Amino acid sequence: MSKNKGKRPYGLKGKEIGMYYKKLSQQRKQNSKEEAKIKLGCDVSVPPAMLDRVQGYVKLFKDGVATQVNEQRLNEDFKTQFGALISVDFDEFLDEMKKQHGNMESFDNERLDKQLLQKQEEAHELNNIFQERYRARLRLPTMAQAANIIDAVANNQVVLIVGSTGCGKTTQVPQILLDDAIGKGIGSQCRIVCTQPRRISAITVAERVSYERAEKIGKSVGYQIRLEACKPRERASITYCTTGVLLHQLQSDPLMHNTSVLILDEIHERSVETDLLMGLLKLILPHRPALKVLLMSATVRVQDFCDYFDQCPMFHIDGVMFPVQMLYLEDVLELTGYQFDSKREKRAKSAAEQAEHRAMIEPYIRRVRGNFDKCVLEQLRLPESEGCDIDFVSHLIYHICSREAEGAILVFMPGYDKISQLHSILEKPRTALGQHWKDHLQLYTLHSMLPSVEQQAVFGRVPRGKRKVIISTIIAETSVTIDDVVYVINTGRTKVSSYDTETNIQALEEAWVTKANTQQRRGRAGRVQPGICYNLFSRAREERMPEMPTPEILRSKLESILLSLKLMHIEDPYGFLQTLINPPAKEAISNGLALLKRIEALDSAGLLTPLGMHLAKMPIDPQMGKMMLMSTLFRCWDPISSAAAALSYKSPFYTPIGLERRVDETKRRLACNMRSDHLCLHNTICAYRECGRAQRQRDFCYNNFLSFMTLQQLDRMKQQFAQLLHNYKFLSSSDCQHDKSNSNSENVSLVRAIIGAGLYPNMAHLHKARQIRNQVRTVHSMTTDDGRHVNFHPSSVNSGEASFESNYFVYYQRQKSSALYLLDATMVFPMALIIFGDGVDSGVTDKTPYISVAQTYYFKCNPETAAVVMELRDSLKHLLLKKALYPAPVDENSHENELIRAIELLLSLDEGMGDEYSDDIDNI
DNA sequence: GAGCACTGC
Repeated sequence: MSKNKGKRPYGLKGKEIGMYYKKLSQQRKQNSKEEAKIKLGCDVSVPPAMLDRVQGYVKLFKDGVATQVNEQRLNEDFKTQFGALISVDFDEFLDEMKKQHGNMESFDNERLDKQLLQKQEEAHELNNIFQERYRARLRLPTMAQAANIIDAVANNQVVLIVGSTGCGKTTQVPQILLDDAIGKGIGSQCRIVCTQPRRISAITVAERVSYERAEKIGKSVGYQIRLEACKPRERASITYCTTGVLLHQLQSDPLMHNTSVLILDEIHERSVETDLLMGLLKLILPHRPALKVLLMSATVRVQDFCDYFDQCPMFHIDGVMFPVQMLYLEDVLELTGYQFDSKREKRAKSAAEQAEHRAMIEPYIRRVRGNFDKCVLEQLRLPESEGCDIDFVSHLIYHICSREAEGAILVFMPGYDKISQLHSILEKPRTALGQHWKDHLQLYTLHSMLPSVEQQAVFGRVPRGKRKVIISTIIAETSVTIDDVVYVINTGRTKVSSYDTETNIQALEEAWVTKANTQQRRGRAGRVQPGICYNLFSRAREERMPEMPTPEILRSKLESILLSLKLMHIEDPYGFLQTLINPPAKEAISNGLALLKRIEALDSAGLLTPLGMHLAKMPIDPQMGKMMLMSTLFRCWDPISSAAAALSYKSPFYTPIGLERRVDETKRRLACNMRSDHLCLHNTICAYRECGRAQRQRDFCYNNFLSFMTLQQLDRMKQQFAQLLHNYKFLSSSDCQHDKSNSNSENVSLVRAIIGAGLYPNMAHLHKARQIRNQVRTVHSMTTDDGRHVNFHPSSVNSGEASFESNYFVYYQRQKSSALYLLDATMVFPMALIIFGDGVDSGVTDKTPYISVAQTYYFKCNPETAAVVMELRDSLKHLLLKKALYPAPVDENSHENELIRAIELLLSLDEGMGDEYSDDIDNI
């Protein structure tokens, strides 16, 4: 035996040796965990005089509240108030809903029916504009199927319509059914709802259909999206709404009593919403025999839908599209004669990637050897020839410019980085060829973080002699449509998000697109005339591509969905989600349930708590809903609602290409050294608001890289939340800036703590922050509560900072890309985690008393402080339960407010104590 | 040192 293995006992053989070392390593891990437990953070003991005051407040609270109501009574109240609602099963719940809501079928209005019919006849006979537009409609392939569709809907509850782009299904199918009902003199019984995946499409389609009917929008056709509606008349109408709106409406009217026809459009996109709606429909349909459902899809795995709805009838409608020639990498190489520079530094492809490429391309080359030039095949052999080589793409653009007729070029790139690279090489070419074409190109970039999406320039014509080139992400595949595109360059690469349920890690990585993506991209070239689609991957690559992207529900966190299912009395989420077309993994469900239990939206048995009931009703994720509820009690509504709105919608900051650094500086300036992305967002909203008039607001946005439209939407969302919580009686006013809702809004340590209360248990601990000498980079050594190493994302205002008053953070999103990043973070003080966290415990280790949070963070803490804090936590729990049952703001002169005061006082100790907490931060 | 795309009575 060698010396270094001397520890191993003699006489072990084969497998036993492995087992021995495995056990040893487990023990070591266990020991190191215990060591970590013993390692104490800063001292959170409260000075005796202060502690006395805190205890005094808590006592006043307890005395006052105890005389009013005890916990047992609260629980009794809960049972009587909500118990009936909660204990019923799904069928009983539906029966109750049937009683509450009128029945669509029973609605009958003869006078209205006659009027509608008369108007319809008049339009067809007398209205020239209507007639002209009607004739144009008749040219759409969908109209040719009108009779068949009407017939199928009459005889079936569910009908599937499969149509490609340009067939007119979205605009015509609802009209066909509405006009049929009116024509039969039963118009008043008809109310059609058609869902769209995007807000913008709900509006534009509704506008288009109104135009076709020669009506103003809002008459027989309208739309409803969040915070924006132009509803049509109640009967004999078509409403285009987002899927999210319909889902939310189901909470109060699960049987859709006010709808006679439901159309789900674009179900092939497999969004969480349409997948969920289809699952819910299976439960609803038996209870609503007269409700008709039409599913509309592009030609992507449509048999799945047909099977899902018990072999429902399926219609295929051809699209109207100009022919688009499909070229693949081998064709493009031949066409351009392009040679990859073998001397150039190769893109770092892993050995595995190279092997995978070889296994794919060699058999293919043998197959097509006769059809291509040797040089082409040599290029095809290079792994770097496929995908988005910037020089190759630019060369292809020049090739199109010199050889092909006029027409815009749309280039699909994976993300910001590649868009930026291609843009810069076209703008500042390094070759003579590039120099030659530079002035003939009119460049546009499309990315959700670039302002061009909101500017209309990209849709306009370009001057004669110039060629429009749009460099875009996947956004131009469905969300942004540019009419004059004739040439599509499909690099075949895109970013895809994923969610690993086992490690609970969300990721964003570059990957190959799917066959469905390529078909959609191809269609973008054939909108105005015949076009060409240049695919920068081989036919062999395409054969290996999946049919379609992974359905979104398999890549999503489920807590929000689980909570709303509970509200709809679908008690067994495993059972229900199992019935979806693609059921999510059990771990994904259990992760979601575990989170809901930790934030006390569900009790240990998985039943809705009073708090959970409120959170389920709010149009926001549960953690942020809880954050807002807490902010009503602690009177810091405005900043918290800003943070919640921005986290739930999107950041208002643009990142124009080439101005990344200036955007970062602007953010840092607006963050005012608060070490918080969330407070930075609130500061931004405040500064925007203070500009007053619209023109000054626009200037402010322009100067600070902000989206005016996003800020307006955030403002509207804040108002919506305030209105909602005012209606529920948590806020005394629906005005976000009302004094009574904001007496603590300037109290930064309290606001931090409430952000912590909401985003908990997403917390991180910073061990070391080191500023590199040139002051540009900062290195952070940080872990999240699961022990994983994380970093602030470079776009976080914390990423460049080296000094923090506290080394604890809460975050909303953690995502793996080039590293594991916190996309947003707010510094919080330990006391906030101790007050608002879970699994708080006290004890003694190595003769030092401590208080701990979630068996993760341990702080030195004298027993006196620990005792008071534990008592305070009990009281807070009691207050929360009471408020969830009897929503009301905390009166500033009430016993309840004594507890708020106690917490304010405890949190105020952290303000400006700086160095107290840096004792375990290593600043170099 | 980095940002596919959507969405909520």
